[in-house]
Amino acid sequence: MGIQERKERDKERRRQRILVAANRLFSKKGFSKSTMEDIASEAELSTGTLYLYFKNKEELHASLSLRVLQYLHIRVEHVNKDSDLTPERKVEKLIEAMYDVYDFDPLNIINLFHLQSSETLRNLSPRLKILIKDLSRKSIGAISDIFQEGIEKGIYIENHPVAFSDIFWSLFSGVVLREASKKTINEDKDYLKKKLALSFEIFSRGLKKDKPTVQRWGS
Amino acid sequence: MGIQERKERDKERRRQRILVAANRLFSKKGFSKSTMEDIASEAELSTGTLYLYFKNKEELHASLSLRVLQYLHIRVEHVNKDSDLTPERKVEKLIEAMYDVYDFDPLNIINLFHLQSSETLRNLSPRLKILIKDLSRKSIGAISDIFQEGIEKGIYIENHPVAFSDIFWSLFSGVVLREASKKTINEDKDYLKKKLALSFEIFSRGLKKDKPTVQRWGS
Amino acid sequence: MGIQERKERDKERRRQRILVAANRLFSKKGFSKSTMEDIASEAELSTGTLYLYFKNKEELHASLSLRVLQYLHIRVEHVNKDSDLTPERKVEKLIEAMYDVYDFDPLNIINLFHLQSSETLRNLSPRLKILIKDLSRKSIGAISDIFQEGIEKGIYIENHPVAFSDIFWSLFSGVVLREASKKTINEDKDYLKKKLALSFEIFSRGLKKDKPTVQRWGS
Amino acid sequence: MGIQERKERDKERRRQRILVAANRLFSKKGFSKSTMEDIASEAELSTGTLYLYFKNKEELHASLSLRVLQYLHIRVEHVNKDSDLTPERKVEKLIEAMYDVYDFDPLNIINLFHLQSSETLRNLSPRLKILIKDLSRKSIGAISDIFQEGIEKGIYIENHPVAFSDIFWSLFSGVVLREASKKTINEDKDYLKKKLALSFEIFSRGLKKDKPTVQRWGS
DNA sequence: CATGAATGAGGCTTCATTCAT
DNA sequence: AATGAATGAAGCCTCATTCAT
Repeated sequence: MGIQERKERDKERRRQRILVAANRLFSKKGFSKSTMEDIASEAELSTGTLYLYFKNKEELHASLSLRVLQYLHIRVEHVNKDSDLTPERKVEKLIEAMYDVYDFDPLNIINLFHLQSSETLRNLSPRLKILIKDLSRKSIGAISDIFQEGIEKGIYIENHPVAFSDIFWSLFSGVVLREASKKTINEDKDYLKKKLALSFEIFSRGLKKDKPTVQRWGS
Repeated sequence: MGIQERKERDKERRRQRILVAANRLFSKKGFSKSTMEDIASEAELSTGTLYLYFKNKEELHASLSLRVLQYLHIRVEHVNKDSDLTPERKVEKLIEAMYDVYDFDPLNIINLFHLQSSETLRNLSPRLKILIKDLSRKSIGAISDIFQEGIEKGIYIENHPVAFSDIFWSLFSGVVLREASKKTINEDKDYLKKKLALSFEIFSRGLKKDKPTVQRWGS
Repeated sequence: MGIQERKERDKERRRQRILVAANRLFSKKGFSKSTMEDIASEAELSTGTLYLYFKNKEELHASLSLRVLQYLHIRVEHVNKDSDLTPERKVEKLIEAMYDVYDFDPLNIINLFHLQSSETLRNLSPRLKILIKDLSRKSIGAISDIFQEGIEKGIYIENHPVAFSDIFWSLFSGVVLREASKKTINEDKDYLKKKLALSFEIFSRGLKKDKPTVQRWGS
Repeated sequence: MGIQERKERDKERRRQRILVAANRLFSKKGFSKSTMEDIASEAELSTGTLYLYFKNKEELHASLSLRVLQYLHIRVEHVNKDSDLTPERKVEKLIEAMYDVYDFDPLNIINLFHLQSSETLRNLSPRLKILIKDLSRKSIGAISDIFQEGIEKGIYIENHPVAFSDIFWSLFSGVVLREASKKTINEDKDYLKKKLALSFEIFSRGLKKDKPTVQRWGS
C-alpha cells in the first residue's frame, strides 16, 4: 500500500512545488516576463518536468488561479450554507473569508483577473476552462445568495443581488490590486488589511437600509 | 508660419494615430500578444516609424495610460478647485468625472494599474516616469482633498482621507476591470455604467455618518 | 562515469564547432557582415544553440581571440621559462612560436587587435574580460622578460624591454594583417611565412648592438 | 567669377566637414557602430545631405582612406624623386613622411586596413576602387624604389625591395594600430611617436649591411 | 519519470537609404 | 541643394516546447 501511496503523494507534492514557484514568479515579474526556466529553477526541477504536470504555460497559469478559486468557493459556500446566521452576520463571515482568501494566496489575486479575460481563457483545455467558469459562477452565486437574503429581510437596499456580489468582489480585488501595484504588499501586509477593513466597512454601511434613510428623499 | 504649424499638427496627429492603434490592440489582445508590427499596420505606418514617436514598446504602453491620467487629473482638479460646492456635491461631481474618464478611454483603464508598479516604471524614460508619478500623486491628492473637506465638515466618517481616495479609485477600477473581463464591454456599455452607479451609491452612503440629518437638509 | 565524461566531451566539441564556424565566417566576411544565423548554419546548429554556449555575438567573437591568446601565452611562457637558452636563442624560439601561433589560427590574428580596445571589451562578461586582460598582460610580460635578459647581457641595444615586445608584436601582426588584406593568405601561405621570416630577421638584426662580437661567438 | 567659385568652395568645405566627422566617429566607435545619423549630426548636417556627397556609407568610408593614401603618395613620391639624397637619407626622409602621414590623420590609419581587404573593396564604385588600388600600388612602388636604390648601392642587405616596403608599411601600421587599441593615442601622442621612432630605428639598423656582418656567418 | 540540451519561430529594434517638401 | 521623416529589411536574441537519454 505504502509504495503506491507515496508515489501519489510525491507527485502531488511536486505539482504543488511548481504551482508555488510559478505563483511567486508571476506575481513578482508578471506572466510574460516569467520564463518556464525561471519557474523550473525556482521549483528546483527541470523545464521538461513542468510539462509532465502542466500542458503548457497557459495552463500552469490557469491552474494557479484555479487553486484560489477553489478555496474561495469552499469558504463562500460554507458561509452561505450556514443557515443559523443572520444576513448581517453572514456578510461579516464573508468578509472574514475574503481575508483568508487573500492570506491563502496573497500573490495571486492579480493573476485571477488576467485570467478572466476571455481572450486568455480561449487557449485553455476544455476541462480547465469549464472548471474555472464553473467555480467563478458558483462563488458569485453563493455571494449573491447571501445578499439576496439580506435584501429579502429588508436589511439591505433593494437591488439586484448579483450586482452586489459583483461589486463586492470588484472592491476586494480593486483594493488588493492597487496595494499590490504600490508594492506595499510585501513590506506592509497590515497596511493592506487595514485598507480592506475600511473598504468593507464602507461597503457594508453603504449597503444597509436603516441608516441614511433620509438621503433617499433627496435623490 | 503656416508650414511649421502644419508639420507640428501632422506630427501630433500621427502620434495620436499610433496611440489609438496601440490602445485598440492592447485592449483586444493584451500587451504582450500585440506586436509592434501589428500596431504599425493598424496605424498604417511602418514599424520603424513607431520608434520615431516612442522609445520602445513599453514607453508606447505607458504613454497610453499617461493620456488617461492627464485627463483624470484635469477633471479631478477642476472639481476640487470649485470652492462653491459642498463636499457632497463635490463627490457627486467627482463621480461624474469618473464616468467621463471611463468614456474618454474605456479600453485603457486597466493599464493604469500596471503603471504604478515600480517593475513597469523601471524601463521608462525619466521624463515619462516623472510625469506619471507626478500626475498620479496630484490626482490622488486632489481626491483626498475633497474627502478631507467632507470629514472636516463632519459629513463623512472619520478616517484618513487618502485611504478614502485610494478605495474610491480601487472601487472604480475594480468594477471596470471586472466588467471588462466579463467581455461585456462592447455589447453592454450601459451595464457597466449601471454597475458603476450602484457602486458609487453604495460607497457614498457608506461614507456618510449615521445621523448627518442636518447636512442633508442643506444639500 | 563514462556517460558524464562523454557529455562533457560532446559539449566541448560543439563549442569548438561553433568557434570554428564563427572563425571561418568572421575571417571571410568580417564580424558585422557575419550573422548569427550564418554561423549557426555553418556549424550545423540552430541559432538558439549558439546562445547556450556564448552569451552573445560579441562574446563569441572574443572567445575566438581568447583561444589564440591562450596558445600564444603557453608558447611564450615555455620559451621564457627555459633557462638553458641564451637570449638570442630564446628570441629565435620566440619567432618559431609566432609562426606556430599563426598556424594555430591563421584567420584570427586580426581579431586580437580589436580585443584590447576598451570599446570592445566593455560588453564582455567579467570572466572573459579578466581572462583576456590577464593573458595579454602575461604574454607581453614574458616576451619582455626575454628581451630584458638580452639587454642585461649587453646583446641588445638599451631600451625599455616592454617597448621591444610591443614592437615585436606589432610587427608580427602588422605583417599578418597586410598579407591578409592582400588576400594572398589562402593561395600563398608560404609567401606570408617568407615575409615574416624577413621581418623577424630585420628586427633581430636591428635589435643587436653594433659590435656584439663576443656574445656572438658564444652562441 | 566670385559666385561660382564660392559655391564650389562651399561645396568642397562641406565635403570636408563630412569627412572629418566620419573620420572622428569611425575611429572612435568603428565603422559599423557609427550611424549615418551620427555622422550627419557630428557634421551639423542632415542625413540626406550625406548622400548628396557620397553614394553610400561604404564610399564615404573609402573616401576617407583615399585622403590619407593621397597624402601618403605625395609625400613618398616627393622623397623618391629627390635625386640629390643618398638612400640612407631618403629612408630618413621617408620616416619623417610617415610621421606626417600619421599627423595628417592620426585617427584614420585603422580604416585604411579594413579597406584593403578585398571583401570591403568589392562594393565600391569602380572609380574609387581604381583610385585606391592605384595609389596603394604607386606608394608601395615608390617606397620600394628607395629601398632598391639602397640595395643596389650595397647599403642594405639583399632582398626583394618590395618585401622591404611591405614590411616597412606593416611595421608602421602595426605599431599605430597597437597603440590605438591600447587607447593611448588621445592621451599620450608622444608615447606613440616614441614607439614609432624606436621601431624605425630598429628597422633601419636591421636593414643595414655594414654593422652586424658577423651574424650572417652564424645563420 | 526526470532531465536539460536543442530547436526555431517570432519579437523588438536599428539604421542605411529614399523622397516629398 | 538641403532637409529629416518615413521606410522596411534584416539582425540579434529569447523562450516555450520537444525529445533522446
